Amino acid sequence: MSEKNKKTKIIVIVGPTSSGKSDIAVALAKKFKGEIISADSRQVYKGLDIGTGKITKKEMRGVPHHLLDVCSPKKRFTASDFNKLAQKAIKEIIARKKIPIICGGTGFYIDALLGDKQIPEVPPNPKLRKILEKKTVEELFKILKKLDLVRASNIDVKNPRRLVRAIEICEAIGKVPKLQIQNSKSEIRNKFKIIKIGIKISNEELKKRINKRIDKWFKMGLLKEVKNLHKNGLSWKRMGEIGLEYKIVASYLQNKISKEEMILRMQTETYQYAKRQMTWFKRDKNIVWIPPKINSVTKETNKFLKNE
RNA sequence: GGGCCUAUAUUUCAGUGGUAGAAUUCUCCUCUCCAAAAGGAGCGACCGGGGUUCGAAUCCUCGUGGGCCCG
Repeated sequence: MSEKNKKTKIIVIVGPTSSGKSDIAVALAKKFKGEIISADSRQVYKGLDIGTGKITKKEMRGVPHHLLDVCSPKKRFTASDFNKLAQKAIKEIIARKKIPIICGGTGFYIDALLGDKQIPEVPPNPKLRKILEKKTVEELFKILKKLDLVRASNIDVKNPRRLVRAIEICEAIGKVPKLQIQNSKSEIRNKFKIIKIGIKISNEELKKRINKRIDKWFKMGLLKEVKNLHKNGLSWKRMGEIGLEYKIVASYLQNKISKEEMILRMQTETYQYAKRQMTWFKRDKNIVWIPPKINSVTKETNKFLKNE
């Protein structure tokens, strides 16, 4: 194969929370001259550091990281935002003749970027959502049926969020020129060769790691972080939307739950989250599952990079 | 030592003399711009002995565990 036809390569590291993805990604970046694109729906927010398990400057060991701290937690970041910024980052990294390493636990974001499914370029419509959110799933389904029979036939009938979104898309397509609805996803897939490595870890081991990590977070000052965020104007309500650690710590700081309950809930809910992540990843048959050992992952990556 | 209350799912609690119900945990699953989100499915229990009864998890009694009051 000629030099010209060689596809650019991208490495993807996925796995549940606390599986040790970040360290492995840094090690790979060091060894193979890469830069890391984080695929984490909450690490994109500035100031959410300890509770999202965000990598520290020191842990980065000089490897550039992208898609961290790109949005204020007061605003809402979407999968589409991720898609755009990540595509841009990939291009820049390649221009620097380095390998993009996508690493993160938000499978939905990774699929939005590299997966088969196209995410329509229709921005959220808060006004419409507000109206629709008051309706029952039956009512929503009726509306969707009138607008788009095809989508109505394959949608999850009992999921209000999906229904609202589907209606939102129908409403918008009426107004937006068709051209804007297409995106350049397929282009990415044709252009690049991708390896997806999943960090494989037993449930018992995962539980242990999660609990250990939560302990560490409190020692690092998670309570202080949340207090500061609130002092700087991040509402308890928004904290609840952002997710577990922040939701739970916020409850504690408002004296709604005890300290013991806070820790217990954090452990349980983080573990549940990890399970949900795995449910998502399991569907992707292209993922190669490897234990969390740097040597094993390096070996597999090396094989991938040498091919072709 | 005397008296009272209580015992149902991992947990917290409903409940009825006639096939035991919820929330939660756990397991599995779905996913087209909130994704640590939103949703679906499944597993799972009447403390033990005796009695009353056609039939007891339910009523009575003893035991055991738990809680409380008086001394």
